[in-house]
Amino acid sequence: MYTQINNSISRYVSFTKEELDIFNSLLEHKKVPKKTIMLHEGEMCNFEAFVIKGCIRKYFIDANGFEVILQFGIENAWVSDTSFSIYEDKPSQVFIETMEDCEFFMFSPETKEALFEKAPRFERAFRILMQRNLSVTQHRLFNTISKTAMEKYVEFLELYPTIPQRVAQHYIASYLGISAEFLSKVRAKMAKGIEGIKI
Amino acid sequence: MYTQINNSISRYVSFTKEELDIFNSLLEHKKVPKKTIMLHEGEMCNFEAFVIKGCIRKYFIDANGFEVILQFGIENAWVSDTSFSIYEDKPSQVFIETMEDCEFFMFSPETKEALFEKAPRFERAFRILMQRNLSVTQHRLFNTISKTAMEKYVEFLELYPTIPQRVAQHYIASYLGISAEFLSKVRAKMAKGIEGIKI
DNA sequence: AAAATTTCTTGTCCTAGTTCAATGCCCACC
DNA sequence: GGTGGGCATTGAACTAGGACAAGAAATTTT
Repeated sequence: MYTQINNSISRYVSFTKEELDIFNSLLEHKKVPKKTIMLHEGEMCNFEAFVIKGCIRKYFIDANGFEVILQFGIENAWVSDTSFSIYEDKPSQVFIETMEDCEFFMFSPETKEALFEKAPRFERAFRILMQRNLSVTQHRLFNTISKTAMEKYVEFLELYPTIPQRVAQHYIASYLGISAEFLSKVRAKMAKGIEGIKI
Repeated sequence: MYTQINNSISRYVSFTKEELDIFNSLLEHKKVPKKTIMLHEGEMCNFEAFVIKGCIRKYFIDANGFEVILQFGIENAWVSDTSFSIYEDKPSQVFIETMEDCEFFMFSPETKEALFEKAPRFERAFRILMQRNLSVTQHRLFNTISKTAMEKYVEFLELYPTIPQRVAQHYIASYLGISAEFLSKVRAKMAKGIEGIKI
């Protein structure tokens, strides 16, 4: 039951049996059905979730009502809204929504505090997770600015090969920052390329 | 001398006099002249720098040789390459370069380790800095995807009003993910708007 | 202070990607 | 086992922004 999350948290910092016991004892196990909005815009995010099973998306809504997807979270992903409201005049417009029936381990901010209190080395593990997340986001910003739609889609398929089978295509378009119609055209072009002489 | 950096590190975690003394004793003060490349692509970044004075830029180079600017760092900013090379097959293509004569406080990875060893609560402060950085980057990704060039430029001016006076315009274009020529046209349009009836 | 280099502007032409339909598809659900 | 509502596809018309070029302005170097 706890092996997935314990592997995840131990990836860059190794913990003793005792530390992991404390960690596990503080986790709250939760099931959430498909299509549940777990965080609405303007709300404070009062959880940090580890996905045991299922698939969620985290997204902004822009001025024209369009979704911009920040993250797909599948098995073994950490999901939370970590944003500082400083950078938005309005309260954070982040939504978190399940796309399949999901199972999570969750922390409230308070239990996370309690964890750091009892076993301070977890602070480090979470710092490193954050850093990794930042690294991925920077890389994605770079891609968004400098690559064509097709290049972005190809890289997406490489990085997240299982996601296209699980979520509707227009969500992937939204993640890539292109229109759903154009993604469809990109795919058509790629399929045609494969029929011809393949390089 | 230490007040700037001590204020910065104490912003979200308050430290005792003793902790700050340890912190300050580990800092290395350094001057770096204008136009120095402090980190080349493919190198491991062996510093974490706090800008006391001056201005730097951190950037990627894309497949066509164009710069994509990730960060302008001015007074009181933290600059480092935090990326996990995991997400790039090639070694990280991040450059860090001074744009003015600069003064820094620096940590090597080892002294940062030593700091966490001696005063573990700094781990938390750095986690929060990282979180803030992530929040800013996510917001920027959102802007890059969902806003027009003019909207992005207007927000940039609001968030970083002093930077346009310090760096060449084409760097700002690169930060915003638009061409230098187009930024020039956006500015021309805005100036014309101001001459007319202002709203 | 002249020369050299970099930066900024402006115009023209071009294209990657958007918007708006229209059509068909694939399910989930009574 | 229909049927209704999201999905994907395709096409046509459009546009925000890019690429290129050439001149003007500013800044740096000598």
